[in-house]
Amino acid sequence: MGRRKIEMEMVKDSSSRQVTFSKRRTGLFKKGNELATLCGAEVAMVVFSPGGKPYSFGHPSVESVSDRFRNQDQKPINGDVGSSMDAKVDKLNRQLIDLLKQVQAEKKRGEMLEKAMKAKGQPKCKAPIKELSLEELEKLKGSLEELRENVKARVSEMEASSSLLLLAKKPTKEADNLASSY
Amino acid sequence: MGRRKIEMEMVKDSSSRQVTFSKRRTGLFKKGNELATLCGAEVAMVVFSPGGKPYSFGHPSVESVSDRFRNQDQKPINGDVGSSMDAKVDKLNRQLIDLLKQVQAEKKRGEMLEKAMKAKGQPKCKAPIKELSLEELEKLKGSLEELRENVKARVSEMEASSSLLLLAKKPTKEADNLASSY
DNA sequence: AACTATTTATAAGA
DNA sequence: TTCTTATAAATAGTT
Repeated sequence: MGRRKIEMEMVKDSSSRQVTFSKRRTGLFKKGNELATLCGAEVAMVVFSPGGKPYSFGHPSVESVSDRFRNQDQKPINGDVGSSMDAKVDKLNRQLIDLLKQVQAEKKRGEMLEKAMKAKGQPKCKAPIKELSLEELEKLKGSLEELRENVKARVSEMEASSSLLLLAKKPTKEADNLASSY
Repeated sequence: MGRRKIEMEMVKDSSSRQVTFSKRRTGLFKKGNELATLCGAEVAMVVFSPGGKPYSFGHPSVESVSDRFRNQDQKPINGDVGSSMDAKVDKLNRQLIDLLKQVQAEKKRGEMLEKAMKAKGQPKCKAPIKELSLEELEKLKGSLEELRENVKARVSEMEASSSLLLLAKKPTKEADNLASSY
């Protein structure tokens, strides 16, 4: 939004980066304030500058909004003092389940896409033009598959790690089923 | 920033207010994402709609930034036996974040593929071969770039829904919808 | 900090 | 809700 369009990547020059941060943090907080004012919304924002300095904005306050947000996932039952670690493990287990689900969904989507591509790409066009296009698509497809392999590998790693979790806490049936499919 | 300038006061019509909230929340999260990307800043945002529904954006995550903010003055005391376990939990946390990012990256690629197919499938077999070649490639390129931007913008939403999934004991209806749509 | 040329966000409208 | 479009607002590069 200025003299020139800039790439959405880390600003290389440290000095410029600091300037950009300063300007944009101001703008961000202003937007947050407007959202709260115009819509009667509660807003909390916390930002750490590249130098590690904290800035915050809150309406009515960072604490009140933050508390309200955190209270949404409070555990109704778990009075005993030693439950802190168990709670962490439980949480990680849930996160693991969610991620596995997401990966599975992504996998399915990718497969459907591939099918659609094959069904569409092959019989439709044979002209020289298409060759280039197909080549491009093949490249993209290759990247997708490569990435998928990476994610799979990641999941495998996580299974190993999750063993720790499963040792500390008995896995839910759901987590077990999901994990075993990899 | 639109057809007309509006007063900085609560939008009176409930319906319009909801629309304004929805649009501006999207914009706010996009700005937050840009600040994190351009400056390498850590960002956490939590917003409650006028209806009381929670939305959040975080880089690397709402929790990590929130924790860092809360613990600014506290000193980590980890000399006891449990520190080893804490380290493992921390590591898993980092792995989860990485995996989440990979999943998002794969989603992005998937959407790029879809868009490329759409942009390509239609105009392909109608015009003269030679002209189409260049035109097509340009279109494809444009579509990919455009899509890239769109997906970037939606990262905030995805992160928000993920945060809700990961944090909320009971996902809100919207979080559920968002999650299921990916 | 200020100044603008541009880009981006978005209020209305469809 | 999603898309278009006219305008207001944000901001990148400069001074």
